[in-house]
Amino acid sequence: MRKRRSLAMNLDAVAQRAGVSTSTVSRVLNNLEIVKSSTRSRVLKAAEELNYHPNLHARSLARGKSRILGIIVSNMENPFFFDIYRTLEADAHAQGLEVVVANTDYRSEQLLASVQLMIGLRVAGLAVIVSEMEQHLIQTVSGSRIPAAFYDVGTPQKNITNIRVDYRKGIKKTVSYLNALGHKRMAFVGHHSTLGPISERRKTFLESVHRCSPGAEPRIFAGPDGLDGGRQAARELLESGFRPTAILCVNDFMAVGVMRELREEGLQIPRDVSVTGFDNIKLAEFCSPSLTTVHIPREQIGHIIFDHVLGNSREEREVGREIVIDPELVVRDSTGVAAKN
Amino acid sequence: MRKRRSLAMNLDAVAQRAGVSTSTVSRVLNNLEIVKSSTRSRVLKAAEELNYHPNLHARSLARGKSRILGIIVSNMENPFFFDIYRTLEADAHAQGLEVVVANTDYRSEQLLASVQLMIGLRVAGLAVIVSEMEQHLIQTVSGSRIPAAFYDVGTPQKNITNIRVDYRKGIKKTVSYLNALGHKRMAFVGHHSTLGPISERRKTFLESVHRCSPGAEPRIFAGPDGLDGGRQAARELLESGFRPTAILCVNDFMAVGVMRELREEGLQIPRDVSVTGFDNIKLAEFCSPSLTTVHIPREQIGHIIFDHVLGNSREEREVGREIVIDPELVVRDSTGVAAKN
DNA sequence: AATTTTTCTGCAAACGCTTGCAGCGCAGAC
DNA sequence: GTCTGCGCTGCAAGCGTTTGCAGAAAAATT
Repeated sequence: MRKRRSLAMNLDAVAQRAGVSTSTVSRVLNNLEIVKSSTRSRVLKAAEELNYHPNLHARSLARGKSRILGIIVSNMENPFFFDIYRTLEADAHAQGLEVVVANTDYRSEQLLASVQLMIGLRVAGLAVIVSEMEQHLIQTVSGSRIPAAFYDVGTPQKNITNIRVDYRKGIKKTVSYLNALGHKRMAFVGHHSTLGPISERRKTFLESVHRCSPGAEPRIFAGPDGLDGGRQAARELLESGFRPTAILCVNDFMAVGVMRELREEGLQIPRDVSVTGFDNIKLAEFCSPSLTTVHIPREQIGHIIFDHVLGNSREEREVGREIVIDPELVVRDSTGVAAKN
Repeated sequence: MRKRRSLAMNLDAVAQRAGVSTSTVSRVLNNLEIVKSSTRSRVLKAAEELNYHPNLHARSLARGKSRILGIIVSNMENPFFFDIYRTLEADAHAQGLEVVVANTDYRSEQLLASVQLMIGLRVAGLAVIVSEMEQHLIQTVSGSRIPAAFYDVGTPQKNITNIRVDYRKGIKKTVSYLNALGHKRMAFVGHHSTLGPISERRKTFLESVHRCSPGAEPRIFAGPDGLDGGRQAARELLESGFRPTAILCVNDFMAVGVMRELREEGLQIPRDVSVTGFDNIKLAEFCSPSLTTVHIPREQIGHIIFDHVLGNSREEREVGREIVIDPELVVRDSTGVAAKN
């Protein structure tokens, strides 16, 4: 006898109390129907009385796998991530899976830790919805043999599906729309980030503007992600003396921050300057003025991810696929014809 | 020999490759300093080459506990919950703990499932920040012997700390402030919920109004939680023909929804009607007009919870304590003197 | 060189569960 | 009365770790 835990709240305790073996208890708790119903109720009663909760670690260990869907996101506060998460969670619960979430806060060391956690937990499937993916981590996940889906990481890998939104199209639509309204002097507000998706939006913005109105000199500003960051970027823009007639923002939160600062400066939206966002979060509809933005179908993305990780699209998943989603422009009140001056 | 897993990615594999025993590998991986450094590097190399990730289930099982902080919240989308979660997460990571979050979506069956999950995971500590707590669940948690803290569940229990905000004070401050501005006809916008904290705010609102301006006939409206719900409640208010000079909302999101609808109706804020919120989320500062609201120090709450669950306040926690936090009124642009009519 | 000490490593039990297999008791068939 | 079959239950191995203890190897002391 080595150690002896005082309160051994395990199958044995329940078994003893019910006068059966641990295997029987296990079978009852797992609803295997080979148990006589009288035994069954005795066991259930005992478990109840002891306030017994099966040890999921032991269970996963014995089964060799867990019934857990792992989700990693950059920033739960951002509705873009949150909505995908919410959908995934609903799908998982519908299949009786539990969900474990990890937030990376855009930090790559935290992403690494989260990936390790998920692999360590031997999750049944893994969805990684982050902006800060790195190639070697993809290899790590791929090597773990856990079915996984990534959001926007470039090329799909063996065992891994990649979903992405065609941001270029979204930006192009926005720029042509603004161009049609007569806007030439435009600015882009991004966030401090060299991450793929972000710099792609920035690049596409420049290209589009150059193509639509060759003479224009588009400018780029940036701040940290979020409401504050947008405000800060707008501050810099104003102080630079540059007076665009339209400002494209990398996401809706930043756009709301931008609008706030512009208003503070006495500028009217969209009379003096038009503003657009990206993502089409709920707030875009509720802020004032309501925000013209690019809609990204987050629920659809969530469902697709779930299907490819744990759903019925198994065969396709095995191969590793890429799925591209087209975004739509949603016009609201924050954009109008360009100011003449 | 029973089963034989083809790819046994376990300690043994690493041990074999490094030519040592599993115990040695374990010691290396856990940084126990009794291992000779040459052996140590051999082991690390082997682990690296095999892309080995320790099975956390097995580890927790062997250790009898996990290094995981469990967090249960009602609605991650609501910054009130999110900010507490964020703080808890930061504190946990600072101590090398991993975090597992569960979202109940205000549904009590989901809360039950989440509690089961956390107990099943044998988390090192549990923070439950939900509005929909039920008494028997508190007992369940208490019986599990997991150190826990609850937010606003009434009486503290053995092994469990209870934190709460003095909502009554927050409401009273708001009502007296509005009263001082000359407001008599007031409405309260809550959400459909018989949950403790919510109905407490409602009740306190009625009491305060009756005390401040005895003749007034305060009215109550409600919708689902969130931006949409606020809008919907405001719709009902407008259709009812009641024309308050001030509207208190149960939280900031609903307040923003309310303002949106009022604006749509052509009402100006605060000229025609004042609006207040509760929580002081970031958005309150960024919406237009910026929102007068009651600040709840969510970070502070997060830190306190962490301390009481896993921090150094162990002794106090053992006893089970209650901690009450005072909220502050933050005046911004959505409130002004009452319209004369 | 013999002994003691120290440093390092391996053995094997334990953690709480699942599950293949064997076995028990009992009903019905012969 | 023996046999067969079936429904139910128990035995025990195994899942991948940790860790107390003992033993081997190396270093220090005599």
